[in-house]
Amino acid sequence: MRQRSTAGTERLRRSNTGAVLRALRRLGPSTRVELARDTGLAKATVGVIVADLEEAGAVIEEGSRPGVRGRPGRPVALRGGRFLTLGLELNVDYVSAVVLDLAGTIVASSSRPGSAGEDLRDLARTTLSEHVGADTRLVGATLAVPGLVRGDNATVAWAPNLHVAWPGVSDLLETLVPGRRIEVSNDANCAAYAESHHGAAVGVAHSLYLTGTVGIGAGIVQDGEVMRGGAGFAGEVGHMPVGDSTALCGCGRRGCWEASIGLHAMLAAVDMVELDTPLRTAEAVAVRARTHPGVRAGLERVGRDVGLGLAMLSNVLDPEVVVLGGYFAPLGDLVLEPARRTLDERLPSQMQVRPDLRPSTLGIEAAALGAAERSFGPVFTGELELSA
Amino acid sequence: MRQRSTAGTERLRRSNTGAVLRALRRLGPSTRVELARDTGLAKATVGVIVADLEEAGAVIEEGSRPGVRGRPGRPVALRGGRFLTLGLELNVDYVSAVVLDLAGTIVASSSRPGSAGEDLRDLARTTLSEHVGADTRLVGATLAVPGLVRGDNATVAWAPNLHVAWPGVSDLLETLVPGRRIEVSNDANCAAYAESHHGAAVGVAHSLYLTGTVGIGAGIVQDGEVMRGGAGFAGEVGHMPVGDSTALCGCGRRGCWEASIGLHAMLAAVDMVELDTPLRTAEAVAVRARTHPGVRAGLERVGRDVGLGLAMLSNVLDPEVVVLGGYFAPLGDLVLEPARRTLDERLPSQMQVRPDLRPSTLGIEAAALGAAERSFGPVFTGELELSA
DNA sequence: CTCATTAAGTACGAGACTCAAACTAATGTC
DNA sequence: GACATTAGTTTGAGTCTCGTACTTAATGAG
Repeated sequence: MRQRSTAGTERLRRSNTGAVLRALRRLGPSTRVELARDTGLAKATVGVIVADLEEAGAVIEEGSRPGVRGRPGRPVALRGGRFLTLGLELNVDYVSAVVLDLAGTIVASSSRPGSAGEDLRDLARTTLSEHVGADTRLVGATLAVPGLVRGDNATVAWAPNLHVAWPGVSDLLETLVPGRRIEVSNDANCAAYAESHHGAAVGVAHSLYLTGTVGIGAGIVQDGEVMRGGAGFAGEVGHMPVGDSTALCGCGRRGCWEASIGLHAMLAAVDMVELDTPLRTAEAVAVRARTHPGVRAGLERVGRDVGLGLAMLSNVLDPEVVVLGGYFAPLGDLVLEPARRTLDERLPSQMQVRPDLRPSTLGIEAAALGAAERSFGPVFTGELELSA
Repeated sequence: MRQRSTAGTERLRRSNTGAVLRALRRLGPSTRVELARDTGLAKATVGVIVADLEEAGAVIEEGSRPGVRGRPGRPVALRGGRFLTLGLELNVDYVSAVVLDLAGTIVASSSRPGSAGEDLRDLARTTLSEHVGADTRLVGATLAVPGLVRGDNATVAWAPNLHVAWPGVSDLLETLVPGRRIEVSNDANCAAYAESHHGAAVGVAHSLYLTGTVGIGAGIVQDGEVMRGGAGFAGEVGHMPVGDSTALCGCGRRGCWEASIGLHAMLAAVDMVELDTPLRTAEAVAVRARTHPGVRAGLERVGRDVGLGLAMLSNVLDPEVVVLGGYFAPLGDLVLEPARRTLDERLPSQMQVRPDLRPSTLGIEAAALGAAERSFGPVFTGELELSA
């Protein structure tokens, strides 16, 4: 896992190694010839790169696939279990940790209530001690937070809902993985990244992730990359003036989208009370909706306002897929159907492909999973070299 | 201007050559040592690259800058006049052409009324014959159109306002520059690119361009790159539900932003009539506003609705700078001031830096200029090699 | 069973590139 | 005029990719 700064011919090798790794992630187990065709490199070059990766323990040769004429190819696959990343999430009322391996397998995934730096540190320590040992290499670690992260990917400029002294957390992180810098990233951006790599938007270049809790947040993926904006504020869509223009928002203004479709607005619409977590609350609402038409009507109203805002966002961003997470996921079509109808009404009829609205399939650990995946980013771009 | 497909060590050289060219564009005339410092390459490498570029005619050595201790550096600068690109625009009622050189100097820039393929071809032919000769090399050409361009950067999926048979234009282009493919691009995206390279958003990584004519369009620049969206529809913001929800839009729906701030809505607000072009119309409105409070009040209303939509866009995209073009440019602060006030009211107070609203400084040829600049893109990334 | 056929993977030499260090060149300072 | 200082070039070593030729491992026809 050396990080070299030389810009010599080794940079070319690292870049090509990244291309091979990306191809393996995309294609699954592949022979050297298949990798050569996909990457455009020469057979010989791929052979050398694969040999290096094998020695480093990053790929492993599988049994040959016979059946066709000629010498059978010997597929290589990304090797799981050896190179790991840690993804953490520190949220308002819970902390999560995910350990991911190079093959894309989720090695560990856990959450627990809590909101203090100590909770996070304990969870991370436990997770690390259980899954990271002498025969594994920790490639990187990323922490997802519900706040505005500066361009340095390390410090938080603004986190209104996080009642933790930031310098404290920052120090905790240093003690957690000594000598290794932990990147910090926005939670909605991480969740969007998770959806585009492991969730409902796999293989989609342009997607949008919308999460509903007390607040509303979005993560924008354009061409496979998370969009941050000038100050890291991109995707903070909760306070767009959308929906009921008289609804009072927590921010003091009226007419924010959040005031129409945030968790509390949804609960008011169905006349129910909040349980311990947004997900559990939404599950209870979904159950009650089966028997109570009034609840369905309330969700219909919420869904229309969701669709109204998505019409805005689709006009601006033109995503192929919109993934709805947070409390929207358990409610599924109860909210998505009216949203789709509103979207159909409001989108320009000439727009070729309406974005596909899908509920999130990842659970509460979505952001932590995305954080872990992001730590693999430098490996797949070739910035970071894997070594035994 | 060979385009090589080999992925050998020459790719590394091309990439490094691109880095040197970018540095020269950004820093202006620089010595080899300065370029080495900026790019991170070794002095020797920069020396070889600069020698190659000089032989190709892409850079030229300037007089030395003495005055300090030691051997004086001999700055090299991008050489204008030799490598050129052609930018074209085919719009509803005019056609434009811009010739740009490698140094970023606008060699030629002209517009004329017209909307047919023949008008475009004639203008392009004249421009080319006047400025592209035996001692110059045409690097590329790009055509900007008010419509939806497919991912192939060559064909148009949808251009409602363009009353030209598209296959016809496509054929015309082939005859124009034989053997060279002309890229096609969206006009708002081109104008946004022009503003970020030559206009009011130079040096800004995240900017937004908003143009007002009969319709409203936006171009989004994120990290210096134009954002296209899944189907090339990103930035088609005219039909977002913003502003007067009762206003009837040309699309048949009510409440589109365009119906509140499009040229016709603005004229209705100030009770004036349309002249031959949006720019000329807006100039007349600006003159009349000096003496007529009613006109100023009308523009105030339009400006507030501009600000309302920009609040949406800023929440989603977080741009550092918003450039307002089209009819907004001549009106300047008459529209921008109320827009700024509305933006201040509607943006989350925690947002660190409010986007800076600036009128466009580029005229009617903005899109054609951006189209020309885009043709230099592959040169500065190292995809396309300049050769004598 | 033998051998041609087919396709995957490897060995090797040529060519291109970057880099660090040594070297040359040009200027100001004392 | 010697010397310090900085710019740029030369040189030799080390890497990398590539095309070609070769080896290896399977199938199928006779």
